[in-house]
Order: sequence, then C-alpha cells, then structure tokens
Amino acid sequence: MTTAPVVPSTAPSDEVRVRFCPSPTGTPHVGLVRTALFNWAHARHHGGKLIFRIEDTDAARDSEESYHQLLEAMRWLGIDWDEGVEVGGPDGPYRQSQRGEIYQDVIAKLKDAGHIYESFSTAEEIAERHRAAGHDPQLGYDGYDRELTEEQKAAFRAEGREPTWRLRMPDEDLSFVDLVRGEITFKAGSTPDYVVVRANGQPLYTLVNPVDDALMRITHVLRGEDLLSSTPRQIALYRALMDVGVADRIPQFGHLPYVMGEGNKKLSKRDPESNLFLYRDQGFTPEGMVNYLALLGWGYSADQDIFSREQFVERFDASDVNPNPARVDRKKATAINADHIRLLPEAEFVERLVPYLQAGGVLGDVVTPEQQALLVAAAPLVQTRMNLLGEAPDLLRFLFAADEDLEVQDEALAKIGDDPVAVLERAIAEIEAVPADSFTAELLEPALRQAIVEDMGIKPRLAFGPLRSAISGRRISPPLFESMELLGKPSSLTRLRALRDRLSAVSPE
RNA sequence: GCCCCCAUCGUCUAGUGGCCCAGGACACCGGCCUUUCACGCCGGCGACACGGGUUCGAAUCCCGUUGGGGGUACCA
Repeated sequence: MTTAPVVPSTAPSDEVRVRFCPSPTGTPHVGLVRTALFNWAHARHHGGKLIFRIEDTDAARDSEESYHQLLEAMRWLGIDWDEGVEVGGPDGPYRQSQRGEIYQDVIAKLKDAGHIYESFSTAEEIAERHRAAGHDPQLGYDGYDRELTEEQKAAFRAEGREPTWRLRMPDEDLSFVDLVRGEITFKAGSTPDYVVVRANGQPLYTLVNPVDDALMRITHVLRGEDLLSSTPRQIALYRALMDVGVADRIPQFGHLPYVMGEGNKKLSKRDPESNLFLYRDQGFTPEGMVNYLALLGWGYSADQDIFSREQFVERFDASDVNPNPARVDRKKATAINADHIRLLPEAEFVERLVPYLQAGGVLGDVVTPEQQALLVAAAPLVQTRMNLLGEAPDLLRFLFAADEDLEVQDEALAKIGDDPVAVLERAIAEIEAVPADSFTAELLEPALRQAIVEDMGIKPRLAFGPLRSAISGRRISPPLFESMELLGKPSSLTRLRALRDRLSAVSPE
C-alpha cells in the first residue's frame, strides 16, 4: 500500500472535474446510467475530466459481478472516463474498499480539530429523550453527546459502549445554488449532527463520499435528487475538511430529477424497465439509448428530438436540466431507437445485425462469405422496417433457411384470395420463363404484375399475397420481388411449388 | 411530525413577463404513397393543477392551497 495522500494532489484550477461513483450493487439501471451520462456530457462539454470511482464500502451488498456490469454498461454506451478504475490516475485507488488508510487519516484530523465527536446515545435513548421533552420521538439526533465530559465518556465506556463519531453541524441556515434548481436553503437545526464513523471505527458513506470528492478535486457534483437533502450536511463536512486542509473547495451541486417507471411509481431496480442490459438485448443501439436517456430530464431543442452523441455534448448544460421527474416511455424510446437504426450507415447496420441474428439462431457462430453477402444485400430491405435490432431474426430468417425448412405460418394462408393455386401456377410459369442470370426484381415485378394483375384481373394485394406466403412463409415480409431475387430462381421456384402442392392437396378441386 | 424538492397535452418536453387563445416529439385517430409491413408525407385530437396577488400585460414573478416525491439509519 502506498502512502496515503490526504491533501488534494494539485492546486485548484479552473478545470472541470466531475465524477460518477456508483455502488456495485445489482444490475445497472437506467436512472443510474442517466446520471453517468449527464456527468460525462458535462465533463466533455467543458473539456474537463470524468472520474469513475467505485463506492464499495458495503461488503454485504457489493459484488464483483455488479462491478463488471458497470464497466460493461459504460463501455457499451461509449461513456469514457479519464481517471478512475481500470485506467488509474493521480488520486487512486479508485475503489473505496482500498482507501481505508486515507479515511483513517482524515478521521484523525477531524477528531483533532474537534469537528467530530464521540456519541454514545442509542436510537432508543434519543427517542426517549424526545418523548420526555414532549417532542415527536421521530425527531433526529438531539446533540446530547456534544459536550460530554471525559468522566461521562469514561462512564459510558465502562458500560461497554463503543461510540460512533458525529459531525458537529453549524447552527445556521445552510444555502447553496443548485445547478438545476437554483438557490436552496435548509433551515438551521433541520439537519442534526450525523454519524460519520461507525462504532467499529469504519467510516460511513456520509464521510467517505465527500472526502473522496475533495481529494479528487471534484468541481461539480451531478447526482440524483434523492441526495438533495444530504447536501447541507455535506456542505458542513466540506467546511470541516477545508479547515483541516483536506478540501480546497466545496463543489457545485446539481440534483437530477428521478427517473420514474410507467404509471407514477419509482422505477425499482427489479423492474425490467430499469435494466439497461435488457434494452441492449432487445436491440437498442448505444446511439439510440444515449439519445433517449438524454431526453430524460433534458431537451435538445424546441423542435428536434433526434441527435448524436456529439450534438448532445455540444449542447448539454446542467442548468437546462428540467427539475421534475421523468417517466420512461418504452414507445418513445423505441421510436428514437428506430430513427437511429435508420441513420446507421449500411455497412455499420449490417455489422450490428450479426449478433442479433446469431442470438436468434439465423446465423451460426461463423458467418460464411455467402451468408455475409446475402446479409449485405438484404440489409437495406429491412433497415426501415425495424425499431429494434432484435427484430432482425424474424424478418430475415426466411432468406437464410433451407427451402425444405421454411415454415409457412397459418396466418400467412389466411387472406390470400379465392384461388391461390391458380395464382401460384401462373407465377411459376412466368418465373420459369425468366432466365436465371437476369432474375432480378426489376424484371420480375413487371412480368408478374402483367400476368397476374393484368391478365388474370386479380388485385395486387391478392395477386402477390400467395407469392409472399410461399417465399417468406409470413404474411408480412420484406419486399417480395427483392426477396425473390436474393433467394434466386431455383429456390424461389421450389418454394412456390411447395406451397402450390400443399394447397392443391387440401382442396380437392 | 419536521426539513427539502417538484407541478405545461396520456408521456417526454419548448417556453426565463408581450413573439403563446402555448411549439416539437412519442402514442393515438384520419388521409396520401403502396405488392405486405414499414419508411416518408399531409391533417386531427390533446396541456399551462387551483386560488389570490404584482404588472398596462403572467405558463413565465410572489404568496397560499392541493397533489406528487424525497430525506429524517452505525445503507449507499
């Protein structure tokens, strides 16, 4: 272990330094990731640094798996950081579980300066004192141990009590200017002296979080609204830390609105709606996800909802964040994602499709050159037909399936006209006449239209319906003639004949 | 109980005293395009929580009410 640096490692500067400091518990959820994203955007917008720290001081709840998921989430979304876990930096280590010595040093300084004091009161005793005084027993800590004499402390110790340490709060109103909400004032006396060190000597989050922010010279703290009411006590702590030379400034705070679930309930961590990876697995692109997340409490402009990561960074300003809670709306998120799918360059789109096609069993682990070529040719046909990349397998499966494996869905046989067999017969005859080397949608379309629509007098919808069912097995498919072209003449004919035979067999005429 | 935050269409939002009898997006409903489904295009529905002030003028400022939310732990 290196010698613990307990003063900020460099002098204050104008550099913007923000941090993202999650606890590794559970799976990354959208609210958490939105916070990471806004901090990142703030740093990038101002040409500053993002510090990624892990607050793993609760051994019972923290997990290594969760830590790795956090990294995965950040990387998937393209939220990069400048200092912190994995990349290092001047103020490491960046996992609080490894910073014990640093905290002990700070605690010693706070003790020496008298900013924190020993408290022997139990919760029951505090409540009892409130009752005795005719106050609400739910009132917070009453400051009872503030001025204990050495004799009194010794007496408590003799009873076997181990004290916690509390911060001495100033008896005055505490104000700060919130980056998203403006000036906020907490009344004097509304924040009791609070515990910063456990009876076992271990520091609590209440201490460790501001201490690390101070040592890492954080200038702006953008965090969830749930931490708004802890701000006054942190400001008091900062003042104490400045007094003992551990902090050189109080950061500016900005409290981001909650991310709510549909309805009006808070998004719980177990709610599937909140699980970032579910979005990814269903086919959200990082671009779409970033765009949607950015819209949770912020707006790009009065009349534009779709924007790139770069545009987001360019325009993001914490003071434009809307202070009221945002609800996640899957439909809007999906629509935003759909726009980003359409914006993807074709080659990129093809690349993104592959993992989803593999997951859907359409492609194997190894993509053959033939499959790759087919995919490249087919991709443009489906790019405007998808909202989620996860829809790709259903849309494209028929192209990659062997003719004999193609399943024609019942639904695809429902509304295909009075005499689909005749339509199929005619189509087969027409297609047989088309040379294999000029088997293109361009030729197929007018030929089949002439034969079936014009000559047979069948409406386009019913003329092509049976063909679509035969070729794709589905009622809804990518464009028919292009699909036939991709499949090629032999395969197209095989499929048309197969359906013709099947339908002839069931209808005796 | 006490402290704090929030309040514009169903939802996300624009709006920082006149440009707003409130703009955009999603969703929804029509229509156009069309070989299915989409894309695209056109149109429609739809909101300033309520009450008082301030002001020549308020969605915008102030106060109150109501309604949501959070905090009040030896969790983070």
